[in-house]
Parts: sequence; structure tokens; C-alpha cells
Amino acid sequence: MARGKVQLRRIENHVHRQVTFCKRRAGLLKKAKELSVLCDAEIGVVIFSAHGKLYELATKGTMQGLIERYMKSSRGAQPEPAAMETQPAPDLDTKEEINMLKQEIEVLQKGLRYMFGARAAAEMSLDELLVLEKHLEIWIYQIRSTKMDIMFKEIQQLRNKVEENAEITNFVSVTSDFPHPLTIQNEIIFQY
Amino acid sequence: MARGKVQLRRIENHVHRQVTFCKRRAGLLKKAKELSVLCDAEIGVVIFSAHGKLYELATKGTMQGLIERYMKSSRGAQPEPAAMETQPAPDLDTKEEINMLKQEIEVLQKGLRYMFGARAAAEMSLDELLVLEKHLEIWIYQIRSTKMDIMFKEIQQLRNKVEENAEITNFVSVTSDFPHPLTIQNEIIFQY
DNA sequence: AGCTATTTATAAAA
DNA sequence: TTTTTATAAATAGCT
Repeated sequence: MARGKVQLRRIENHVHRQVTFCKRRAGLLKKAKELSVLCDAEIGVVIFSAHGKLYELATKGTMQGLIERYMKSSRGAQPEPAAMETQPAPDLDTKEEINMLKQEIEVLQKGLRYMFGARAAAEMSLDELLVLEKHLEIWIYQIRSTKMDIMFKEIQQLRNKVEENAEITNFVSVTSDFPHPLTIQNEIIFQY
Repeated sequence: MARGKVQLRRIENHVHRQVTFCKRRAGLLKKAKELSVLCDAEIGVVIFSAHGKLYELATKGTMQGLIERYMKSSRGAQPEPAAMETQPAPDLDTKEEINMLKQEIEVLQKGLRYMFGARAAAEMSLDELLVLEKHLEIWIYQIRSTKMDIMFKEIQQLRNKVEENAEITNFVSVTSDFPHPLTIQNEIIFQY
């Protein structure tokens, strides 16, 4: 933009690159702020320098809040994981259900902080820790179910192969079902 | 920037605001791309228009990946993530509010999953699931230890109180240590 | 980190 | 929205 037209490719000179990064970074964040104020938009900008240093800006609220909003907004365009659905709570009074869900959210938030901070567990109350623990147990259960699922499919494929072979070689085909009661899946899987 | 100096406040005229939003949004995204290319930086920009429409840009990789990187990078730097507050849903139908809360929980759970840099369970291999499972077990173990810790402190406090009382009333003070071997903490805690 | 000469971005209008 | 055009801003190359 000045004393030289800009070439749209990586600046090779290390010093030039650093200076330009500084200036343009400031410019970008300024522009973002302006756009947010002028047009009443919520904007988040995250910049990782080539060396991994983080620079960020979140207009209106925090980056965390913005990320949440982004997750909600961009969902649907993304392939949703079929597994690990939210546990359907038993039929409670709606009013009470809302409170329970809100509490659950709070606990999960703290859990996230705990993971990200890796030292915030001490800040959680006994009850909150209990709820978080339950969540994790559910999560583990789901993971074990998925593992079981994968393995069962492999077994089926193998059995199909065997069956084909048997037919081709005029042997008796194996058709008996493999027993796999859901109730013991998690017990079985423990052995792997 | 042209034919009129810009005032840094919300543009009141609806049409002007819309036009400016369009232009400046394009400008901001262009600047972000340029900065990324020129200085080899990874940049993410999220823009929510006043009416909630989402515009985004992620240089290098996806926004999801960038968010993961942000989560990892920004932890510890923030003293208190005052963010992640429950959306103050004003006056929605309770039924709808429940759905919104459930969605939020889903998002948070997803966030927790990202913590391990893991993909959704459905997309994960047996080995990956095993690793994730181990992580969760460790997490649960830590939580149980923390719970034990909290409870033991409470017990200590109670005992101190008793002790004070005893001294005041000239009774024999209780000084024996309460046994709490780490190896069985998790077993003990199971009962709560 | 400051200074200009220029390049860009963009406000107003169409 | 997009284009045009007059100007305001941003910034590349130097100190």
C-alpha cells in the first residue's frame, strides 16, 4: 500500500515479514473492531503467528461465547457424529428438567475449564464433581459400545467370508446367529 | 475512507449500514487472507451480522481445527473464562428452551471430546477408542481423588472443631491421624 | 518505534 | 448487491 505494490505471497525476508505481521495484525484487528461497531456485528478474530503465538479479538462478549455461538450456527453443515447423543433424561416436570439441564451445562463448562486448565478440579464442588464423573462414565460407556459395534461388524464380515467358502466348497454353511446381548457388551469389551 | 470521514459508532441508517457491512466484511476477510499469506500465519475470522447470519474464514485448515488450536493455546493465559455463560434465552417456549439447552450440552460435550484431539466416536478406530477410554478413566480417577480430597479436608475441619471443643471443655483432645491411603481413595469414594 | 509516498479501502451516489 | 469516483486509511520502504 505504499512505496511498493504488495505481492500476494509469503514475504521471504525475515525482518520484513515480522514488521509487516505487526502492522497488518494491528490493522486487521482495528478493522474488525470498526466493522463490529459500525454495523452492530459480533466478530471474532484469531491469529496464530508463524511461530505459534496467539493474538485474538472478540467483540461483544468473549471468544468462548463466540465459539459456542459458532458451533450452534455452523452445525448441520457438518457431518454430525451419529454416536454419543445426549442422554435423554427421564420424564420430569419440564420446569425441573430445565433446571437440571442448566446445572448439567454448568458442570460441563467447569469440566471443560478443568481440562483446559488442567488444574481447576479443586474449584469444583463435590456435587459438581459427581455429575461430571457421571458424564464421563456415560461417555466411556458409549465408547465401549462403539468399540463393541466395530468388533461385531468385523466378526460378521468374517463369518460371511466363512459362509461363502463353505458354500463354494460344498460344505455345510454356518448360519447360527452370534449371540451379543447388549447388557453384557461392556463386560465383554473390558477384556480388550 | 472516502467522501466522508468515518464516525466510530453504529451507523443508524439501515441501508447505509447494510452496504457498509457488505463492503467492510469483504475487506476484512481480504485483509485476513493477505496477512495469512504474507506472514505465514493461521487466521480465523468469524462474523455474525446483526441479524445473526454467519460469515467465516479460516486460513490453513478448518475452523474446527483452528478452534481446537485456540482452546489449547489460550488455556492458562486466561485468568477466568467468565465466558461460557448460559445463553440468556429471554422468553422462549419452555419446550424450545429445553432443546436449546440440550443443544448446548451437545456442544460442550463435543468440546470435551476435542480436548483429547479425538474425533467423534463413530469415526474412530478401535485403537483410538481405547486410548480415549484410558484418558477418560484417568480423568475420572483424578476427579475421584479430588472428591476424596475435599471430603478429607471437611473431615479435618470437623475434627478440629471437635478438638477445640474438647480443649475448651477440658476433655481429652483427639489427635490421631485419619487414615486415607491414596491406593484406596477411589474405592472409598465409590460409596458417595 | 516514527515518517511519507503510494497503494488500498471504502463512503456516497447511482 | 455492484460499480463508480473522490477521499480517507493503511502501510511498504526507510530511518
